Amino acid sequence: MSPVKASHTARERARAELTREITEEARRQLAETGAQGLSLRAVARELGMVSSALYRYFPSRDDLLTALIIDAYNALGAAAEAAAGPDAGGGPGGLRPRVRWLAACHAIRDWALAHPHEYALIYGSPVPGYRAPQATIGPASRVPLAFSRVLADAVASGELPVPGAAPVPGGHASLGGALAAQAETLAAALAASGASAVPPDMLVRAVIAWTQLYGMISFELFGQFVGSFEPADALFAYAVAHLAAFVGLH
Amino acid sequence: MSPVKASHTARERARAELTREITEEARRQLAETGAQGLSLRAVARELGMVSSALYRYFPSRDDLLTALIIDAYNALGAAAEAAAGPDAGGGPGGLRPRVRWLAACHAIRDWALAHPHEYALIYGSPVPGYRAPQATIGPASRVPLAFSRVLADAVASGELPVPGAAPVPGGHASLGGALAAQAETLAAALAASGASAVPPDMLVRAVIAWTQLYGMISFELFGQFVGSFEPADALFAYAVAHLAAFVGLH
DNA sequence: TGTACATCAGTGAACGCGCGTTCACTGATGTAC
DNA sequence: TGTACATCAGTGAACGCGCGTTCACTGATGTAC
Repeated sequence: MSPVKASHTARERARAELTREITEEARRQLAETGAQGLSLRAVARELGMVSSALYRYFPSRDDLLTALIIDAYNALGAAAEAAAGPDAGGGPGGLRPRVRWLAACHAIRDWALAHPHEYALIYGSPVPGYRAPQATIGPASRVPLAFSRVLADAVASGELPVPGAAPVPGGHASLGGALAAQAETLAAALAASGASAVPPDMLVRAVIAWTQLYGMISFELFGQFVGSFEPADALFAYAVAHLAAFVGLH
Repeated sequence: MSPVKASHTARERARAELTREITEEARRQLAETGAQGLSLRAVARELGMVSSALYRYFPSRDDLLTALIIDAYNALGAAAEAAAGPDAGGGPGGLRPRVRWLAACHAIRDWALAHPHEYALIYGSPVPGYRAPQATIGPASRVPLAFSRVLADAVASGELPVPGAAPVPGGHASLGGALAAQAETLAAALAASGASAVPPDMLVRAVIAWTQLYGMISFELFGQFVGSFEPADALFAYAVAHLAAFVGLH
């Protein structure tokens, strides 16, 4: 009834502020120790409060973890979107899709290298006993959506030859039945959610490219390149140029 | 001085047997709870002994983890080698390199799906505070070596056109300076360790293919395909066929 | 503007848990003469 | 073949740790009249 001005009382501002400080401190500890090193008691200690006080802000440790996961997805998503912009795309003066694609790939790697533990939190081995809630789905799809927007723009502007662009050498030119069905379901879901159209076989290639990107970054972060391709800048650039060609961007 | 027959006293047999039982039980728990759920006390409990007794067999929890890691690398390596055989390769009657390559990729995925936690142990996000000792390096290189053997055989038998096989579209035909240097160092190291010769640019492609393989498997295992490409069999087969072409195997 | 009541933030103590690791010990297995 | 000694496996108790979470409480902030 009475018009309550949201977040304007001292209490509400203090609450918002402390919530922010808690997640910030938690993120700091995450960056140092990794997900399983994250402890409510340690966060509280660092903030100069008693551990039970945190329960006024997060009902459990898992909820704090969820907040961190969502923040990480959003941060990475924002980085990818900024690099893959302009959102208007293909219009005159806009960046070419291939350039946007490459920029997004590099932005993702850069973010991952700068925030290795946050990257591991969202893309590494699942934390046992933790189940990601629905709320993570939206933020998690920002990166894939950014990529699909680039492709859709390329299709719309005619830069991308539509179907079966680069036939698979070795006589595997078309998708198998099961794969085609999955790809069409995904394409339909994308279209239904308002994204511009990307042909199914291009979508399959994009997904494969996305796993490749993820594989390279994870290999680098998780130390599998130690002693050979480290730093991996050159290898990454080379691979990513290939990927762009693979999805049809020239 | 006196000729001691190794492992023939009752004590020695009992010791070997119990060591085996400990790692087996540890592996069982790893499969259920993941690496950080692995507890010396729980292993001892399950084996009906007191926790301190384990210290007769493994000086610390980390050493038990190391044993599991080495076992996992060896199991995966053996699976890859069996699929990538025959070791003699390219001779008349031998399997074509492309077939061996594909078989190795599928064998690795199959093993990973059958042993997800062991896969995560060796390729997932690093366990914080654990540093892999030197002893893991040998077992860890079995898979890459199996792949490089297939390629070397293909080169030797003339099936693989030697340099710059498939130029990168978009005008990135040759490796950059830094990348070329890294690749040559690796190729030299391989040659020095007795492996047959694989040209550097082919090696780069093989490494990229290996990261792609790893990315796809990890995405599948870590649940990133949930709701879209699951099961991922068709996607995997499609991607792997591409990879074979990418490294030059037709 | 002032007072009475409701809401909420933060405290401090406690519960119950499981962990890795150490240590002095007992009793069995192995070895040398 | 038998005896004396050394080696080793397994026990049981204990140390010290840190964790997530609950709960009754005090005191401050906000709201309604």
